[in-house]
Amino acid sequence: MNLLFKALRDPTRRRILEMLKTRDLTVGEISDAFAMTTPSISYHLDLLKHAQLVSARKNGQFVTYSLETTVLDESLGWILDLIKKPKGKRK
Amino acid sequence: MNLLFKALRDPTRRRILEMLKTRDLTVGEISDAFAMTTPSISYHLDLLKHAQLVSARKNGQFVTYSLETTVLDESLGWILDLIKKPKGKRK
DNA sequence: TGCACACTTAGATAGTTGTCTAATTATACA
DNA sequence: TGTATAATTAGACAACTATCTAAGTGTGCA
Repeated sequence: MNLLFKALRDPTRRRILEMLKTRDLTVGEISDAFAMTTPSISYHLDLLKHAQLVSARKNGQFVTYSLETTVLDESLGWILDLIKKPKGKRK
Repeated sequence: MNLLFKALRDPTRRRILEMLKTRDLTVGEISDAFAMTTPSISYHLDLLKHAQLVSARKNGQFVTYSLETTVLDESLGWILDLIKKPKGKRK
């Protein structure tokens, strides 16, 4: 939960997730979309991986990243729980 | 969006939101629940207020905070959009 | 075998964050 | 009026974060 919200905190990382929604991408492809060095992107990808928001597979020289949505269910539940009115509450 | 995720990043702030789900609370009541000074709690409340996750009303010497869930819809939408399968995608 | 390319790791650094103590503001009430 | 209580503001500081450059690792291919 902590790792998840930590990962979602950063705009660059959120945009990476949005990009991966469309299709899997290599580090280079992701990197090209940002005005930022590849090591910096690598750092963000690592952080996303630790939060289990993405997975990586190696293909020759390339590393392809995929979006992993399972862990998002948790955050969804937490937010929904906050939004929903407490029921059966008598004044 | 940025302010929102920034606010949700911190465990103390998330717990404050959970507390406010049950009922409105004064700064003192919130502060009592944490091993942390009142100024620190005040700092967190201010941050939550800027993210529009809480609102504050003054009652004499006391300031009572309430949960505001409207802004959470936005994050909910963002996460849901990430989770949902892109439809009509032909391979 | 060795060079080029894709990516990660390491180390440095400026900026941000969460916490504290001390000082300030504002209200209640004797 | 003056003192106590509730909360915020200010200033300091250690820890964390996002970024960079430089160096390292691993794969492809001439």
